[in-house]
Amino acid sequence: MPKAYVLEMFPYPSGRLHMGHVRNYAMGDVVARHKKAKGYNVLHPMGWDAFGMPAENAAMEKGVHPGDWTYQNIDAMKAQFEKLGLSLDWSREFATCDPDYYGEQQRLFLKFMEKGLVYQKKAKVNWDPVDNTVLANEQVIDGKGWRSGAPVEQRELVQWFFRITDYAEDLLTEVQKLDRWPEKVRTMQANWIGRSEGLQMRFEWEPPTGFTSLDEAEQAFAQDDYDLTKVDSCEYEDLKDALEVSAQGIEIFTTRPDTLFGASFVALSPDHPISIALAESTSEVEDFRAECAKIGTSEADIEQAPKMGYKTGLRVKHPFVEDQTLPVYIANFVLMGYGTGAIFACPAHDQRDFDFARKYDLPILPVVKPSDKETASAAWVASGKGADMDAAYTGPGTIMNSDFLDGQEIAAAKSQAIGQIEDRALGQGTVNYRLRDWGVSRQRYWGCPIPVIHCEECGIVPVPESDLPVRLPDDVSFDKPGNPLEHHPTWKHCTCPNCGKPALRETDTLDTFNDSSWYFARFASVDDPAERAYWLPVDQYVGGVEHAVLHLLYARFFMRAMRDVGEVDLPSGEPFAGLFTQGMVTHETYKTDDDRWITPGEVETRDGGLWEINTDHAVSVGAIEKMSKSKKNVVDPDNIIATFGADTARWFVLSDSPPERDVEWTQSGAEGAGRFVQRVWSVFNALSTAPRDGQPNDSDAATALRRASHKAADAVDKAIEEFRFNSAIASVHEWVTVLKKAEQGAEDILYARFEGAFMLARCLTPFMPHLAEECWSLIGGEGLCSAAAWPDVDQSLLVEDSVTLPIQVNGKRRAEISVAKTASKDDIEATALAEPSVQNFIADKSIKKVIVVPGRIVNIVI
RNA sequence: GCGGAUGUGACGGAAUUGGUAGACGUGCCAGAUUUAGGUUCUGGUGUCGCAAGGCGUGGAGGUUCGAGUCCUCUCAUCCGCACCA
Repeated sequence: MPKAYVLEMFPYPSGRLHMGHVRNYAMGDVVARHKKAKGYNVLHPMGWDAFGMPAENAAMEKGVHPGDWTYQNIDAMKAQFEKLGLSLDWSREFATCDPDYYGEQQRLFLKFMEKGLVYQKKAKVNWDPVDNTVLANEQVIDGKGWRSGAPVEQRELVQWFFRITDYAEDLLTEVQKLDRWPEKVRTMQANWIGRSEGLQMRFEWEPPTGFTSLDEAEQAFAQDDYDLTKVDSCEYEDLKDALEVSAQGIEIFTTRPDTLFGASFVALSPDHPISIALAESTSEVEDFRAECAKIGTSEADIEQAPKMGYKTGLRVKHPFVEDQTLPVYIANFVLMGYGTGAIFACPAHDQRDFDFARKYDLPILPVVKPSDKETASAAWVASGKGADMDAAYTGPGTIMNSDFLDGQEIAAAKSQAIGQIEDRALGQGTVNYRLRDWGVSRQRYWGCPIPVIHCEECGIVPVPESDLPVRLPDDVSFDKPGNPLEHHPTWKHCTCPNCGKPALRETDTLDTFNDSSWYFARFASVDDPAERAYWLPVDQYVGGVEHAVLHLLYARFFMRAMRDVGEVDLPSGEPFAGLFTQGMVTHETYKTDDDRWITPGEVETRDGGLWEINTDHAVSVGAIEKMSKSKKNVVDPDNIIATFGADTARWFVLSDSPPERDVEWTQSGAEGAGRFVQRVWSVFNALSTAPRDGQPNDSDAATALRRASHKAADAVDKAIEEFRFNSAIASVHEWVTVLKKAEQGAEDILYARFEGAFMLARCLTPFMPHLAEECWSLIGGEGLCSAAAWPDVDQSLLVEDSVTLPIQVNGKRRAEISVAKTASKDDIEATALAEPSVQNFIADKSIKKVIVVPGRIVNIVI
């Protein structure tokens, strides 16, 4: 029996289910129930992503313990879950805040540490001033915290990191092979990893004016013995500062080594260590850095931000051209977070460099002759100076003005330039990634404690496995800002497992994205590697697209890391073979004439307009948006279930829109779904008292009904498999209409009606399990409908004996004919031509050609 | 700017490989049932036209006997990334 691991992203226990959950879990349930009916061994578990900030916020606001708050919410939500009739395996349930779970996570952390996948470093990190914690790069959206929405600040802190970049190449190549993932998500991950091939190289320092070599200058610095009258003091002081940071020169990364001959300056990020060193001794540099930081935080109009530069007194040597030196600028458009935080600029072939060069009047030397003749014939090529360029040229072409690279195509020139740099031992060809290591330290209480101990003697010591889990203390207070674990009087004090001396526990907890990075493996088995290997990977994962980068990237990393420390037998390292990202549930928004958002329940229709109930405030309908508390356009699943029933809610959220798109919740739509439930019931009700001993026969009416049922069951089957639930539902609607009409038919189709009804109940189970079960037992179905196998479709019934063919004349439909399935092309052609309405169109014109596609169409060309 | 999508009735959306555009649902219209409203049921509903017929899948071209579907250009909307060297 093949296995099918069906999983929906587990919820955060906020306390209430929302319609988005209903849609998400309804979809997963359709897949799980369908797979089960098709004979798969199905795993469909559920649990709780239970660590997180809201619990701490509740603790601060209401004085409840985060754990109590969380477990109460879990109870409340589980009750809601149970009403939905989902085929979940609750025997595997856990919450990530269970010590069993996070203890195991701590063990994994230590395994990763042993393997060298974890390290600690002092780094500039994203600090969320509202949540009072650090955020990973992925968790900063548009310069704001992903949860709090507060503008992120930069702080320098010692932090724990996971070496996700070790897997950058693998994460990138493998994501492209996940053919059951949405293209969009694959691209987003690929872009996030951001691979680029190029050259990392060093521009060596030019000695200050007055010295013939760097050695000589250095010696002078070292002995503090130099004659200020001999040198340009600014240059001299700058170089002295810079040498302390980097004696070798400036390391840059470029993807365009082919344009090295067009270099006109080198630029450092304002956050580059050399920039910082210069700022310490020169207030102008400090001012410039401050200026840049200002713009950096007002993120929105980075596009409009003008290029700004500060000219240092530093100069570096051109790697290829003897005696040519380049000035070094600090430039606001160079990011410390990418490459080495320093670039060489070729203004003729990079727009940013171009803008900068224009502003500061630096040389612009074109070195790529465009292959496009029109552009190439422009005046600037002739001038060879680029004085007439109005924009950088970044297209294809051949190299010029470049000594040994002249005449080559760009690609060839790149590799030759890299070769030359390598020969001169100035650098090497490298691959650079945008992805950076995952900072996992969080200064929060309600998370998984990082299981290490800081000892003055022994340094960082892992907590021995026998001491796991490192439990969170229960007696914590949230009355002051910052990390409650840090404030706790005793918790952090311990003895070093190594030397036995007093030591301190790490008080940072793990980013909660760790918790969701391996929970699916825990579902598969608590600790049996063989059972995990059997279930993994997840065959169908269903969840929101908002996790396209964060959760899905981390989980992919975690499986690789777990594989490499021998914790999971998953050669590919890919946790999710199939991914489906569902759309949101939206609703109209309502605003009163005095500018308040109000809930759908507070709106009534009166005098042909919309009004707030029991007031005289007119209501206007706003945009259709994702249900949110702020816009008050929320529909509560509990109310819907009380009014319409769980089946109706499930049916409706799947019916109108394709699953990957947003669906708008409407009252009338929900009522329509409720009507349909009644309609289905009436079909079964009509059969409940009918005699069940109808004999099979092959009357036309019976055969037609059987065809309809088998075709519909087949269509539902295929639509579910292809995640086209809205189409499956449309097929069911048609099917029910046919069965309803058959109630008027003669007695001799009763057996076909029963056959259809049994098949229908079975096909309805994935969508409306309660209704299907009732209907099934109403007509005497054996056992549980949900335990029955998917109906066998009689393939012979899917093919019609005769087919209706449209007849086109010159490509326009003019008539229809009915012919036997087996009719020959000649017969079809003859029948078509004999059709009177066709004759009208042909009249006296001569027929040029007749195209007959059997089973499809006839086209007569005149 | 780069990347990914999406454009079809009043609305959500259907439409194997190019082969009857508008399935199904909502809304609307009409009729039946009902003491009324609601419910339920039946029929109708792309558009212009009395009709014959014409026109119609964001727009403009093209390929084809035949295009929502393929090609070229273009417009609009949404999403992601964004001074990525």
